[in-house]
Amino acid sequence: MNNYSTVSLLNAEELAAWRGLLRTHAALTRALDAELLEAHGLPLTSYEVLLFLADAPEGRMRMSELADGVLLSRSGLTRLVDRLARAGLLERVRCDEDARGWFAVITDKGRALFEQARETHLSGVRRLFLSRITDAERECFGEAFGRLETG
Amino acid sequence: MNNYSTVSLLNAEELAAWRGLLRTHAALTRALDAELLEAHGLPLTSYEVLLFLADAPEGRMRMSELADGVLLSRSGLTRLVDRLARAGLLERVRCDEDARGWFAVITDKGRALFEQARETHLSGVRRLFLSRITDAERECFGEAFGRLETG
DNA sequence: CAAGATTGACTGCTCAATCTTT
DNA sequence: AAAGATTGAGCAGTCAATCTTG
Repeated sequence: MNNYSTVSLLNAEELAAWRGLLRTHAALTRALDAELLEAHGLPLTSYEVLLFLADAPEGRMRMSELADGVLLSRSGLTRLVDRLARAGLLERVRCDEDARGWFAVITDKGRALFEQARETHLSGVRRLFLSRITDAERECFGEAFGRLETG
Repeated sequence: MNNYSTVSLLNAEELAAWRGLLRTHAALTRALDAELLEAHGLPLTSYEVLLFLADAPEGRMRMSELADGVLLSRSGLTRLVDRLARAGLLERVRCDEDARGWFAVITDKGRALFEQARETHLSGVRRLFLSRITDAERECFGEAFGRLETG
């Protein structure tokens, strides 16, 4: 290793894995976001919120749970929920057991839009991602990411 | 497949691979960005610009090449380069062959900061990512991402 | 005082329009 | 007219401060 830096740099394989993760994520989320916006006027982050709510019992979740789920700060989620409520896709409902808390609850309109958007999105995920990796790679991803995403 | 949707949903393995990619990317970039900001006052995207310039011949690149490299829009890069120039980490230099174009050129100050930041960043990438995947997974990532990031 | 949620001030990015040079 | 780069307007997110309830 004939260089003067005090840290050893990444080798080609390490670099391919790390920068590949960055570039792949950027390319996929950009393409999927554009697709969803084009077809349904719904940005990817809004889709994610509707996805969590649609899958949750009674179509509702607490604001902070939802923030954790969609990987947003509390305040970021507050503003996103504002926009979705203004669009009539969800409603805020006070929490009975704890008057400090609120639920975000998906509306019928929100569910209807989500059902349509889901077709676009899943077909995009299959076309751009799942169909382009092997069975072994899919397994490898699931296991490695499951370990990496925590901590 | 006894459900009423017109698209079949993702199975557990597909979901683990896809959502795992999203969550892992978010967790890693957040942690690395915070680390770099804390240690050197340098956000991750600024670091990426300095990285490309430091590795480029004569420490310089055209604005549009650089934008492609760091995965930013042209205008986004213009503004980022504004900030880095204001901080004295790089300079804009007119392009002789094509008077429409500009180079971003890393300064000595930029190089010095980058050398320090690189130690922090590489050790973070190793600690949070590379050291937590197996040799086989690293190979798998390199190959799969190389295929996915294009197109 | 701590926890859930929102607000204010700000940063960083995008798209569309524009300016300059080829 | 097309390409390189910047500017204007606006959106979406963050952190720190605040309000309300436990």
